[in-house]
Amino acid sequence: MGTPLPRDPIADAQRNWERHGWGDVAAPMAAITAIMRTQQILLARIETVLKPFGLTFARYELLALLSFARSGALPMNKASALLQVHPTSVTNAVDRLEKAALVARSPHPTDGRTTLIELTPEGRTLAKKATAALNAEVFGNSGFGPDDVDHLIRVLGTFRRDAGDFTEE
Amino acid sequence: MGTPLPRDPIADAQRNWERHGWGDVAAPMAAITAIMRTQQILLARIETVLKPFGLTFARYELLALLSFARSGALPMNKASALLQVHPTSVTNAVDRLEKAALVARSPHPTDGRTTLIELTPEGRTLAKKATAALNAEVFGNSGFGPDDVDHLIRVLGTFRRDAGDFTEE
DNA sequence: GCAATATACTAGGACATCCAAGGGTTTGGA
DNA sequence: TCCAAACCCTTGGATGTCCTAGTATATTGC
Repeated sequence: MGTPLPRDPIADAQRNWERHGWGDVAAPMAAITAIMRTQQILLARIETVLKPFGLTFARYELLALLSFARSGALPMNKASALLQVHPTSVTNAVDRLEKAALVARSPHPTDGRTTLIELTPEGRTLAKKATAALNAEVFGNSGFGPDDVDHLIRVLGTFRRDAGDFTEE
Repeated sequence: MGTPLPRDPIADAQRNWERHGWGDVAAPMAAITAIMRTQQILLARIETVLKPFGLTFARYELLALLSFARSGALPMNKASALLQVHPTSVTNAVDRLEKAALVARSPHPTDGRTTLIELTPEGRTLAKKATAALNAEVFGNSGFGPDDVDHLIRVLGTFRRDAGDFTEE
């Protein structure tokens, strides 16, 4: 989107909230808005790195997930649950990955309702390359210090647990 | 997305990263993934609250921005810059808000290229109601403690500044 | 054993975001 | 003065996400 602004728009919003008598929720509003914007920035960086591989983040996440499965295959519903996205989003991603010959659909051996997503050799190779690129260019240069990283993992982990993402830990 | 998982999928991913020799970037990867997922959860909460008002978050943000402008009007390119989204996204939002009679387009008095977005009385009323609902149901119950909120604002603020969102502060 | 319920995937539609390209307006340098 | 470059907005296309059905297969309960 363009040139840097002279002032932080989220800090401005927080001041506006306070000015209108919503001081008690101005700070959480600012924190939440900052999370939204940070996500947008990070996603843009990731997509930029993945583009040369012909991948989007959604497709990469699926490839990476499969690459960690023992057999290199997962039922669609498992993938949907682990990636925490709607089943139709997985269908969409698999459609495109399959068209690119990076994954293949195969019927579940015992449950006729279930479809397995299987990594092809090309898919596995690409996942490895893409992961190396992301590690080098995004995760290795996140812009967060080690203490901030630990704090984010802890605070957001608690938040996600309280939100019902998972139970353990 | 259904039932809670028995284990934190992001913590699992972090372990997988470490197991594959990427221990040096496993933590930032987990932090970034957690930000993505947290954004997803927060967005879903916000959209749920806004739905009864016939608003989406993108449209609400534009209404709120206009409601804080002195004159209740802003050029489209200003809105695009302040909301930090692509100009076409603003066009899209204005199209729908205009159809709902919440904003109106008007020509800029001196610059023929520019279009002003103006809040209608109904738009201003709805923005007020929607803000009250969000404050009560989302920002007032964010799930983040006061210390965490302050920390998030500070850490993500630095991140956004370093990413080129703004210069001051 | 069979009907009712639950589960798994997919098709179609609504929205949002971005990019690329096009048409109109302004600005600025030759 | 005047034309090229810069700027503003919109259209069209690609992706992704979700929701609501609809179809097929499993499981459950009577």
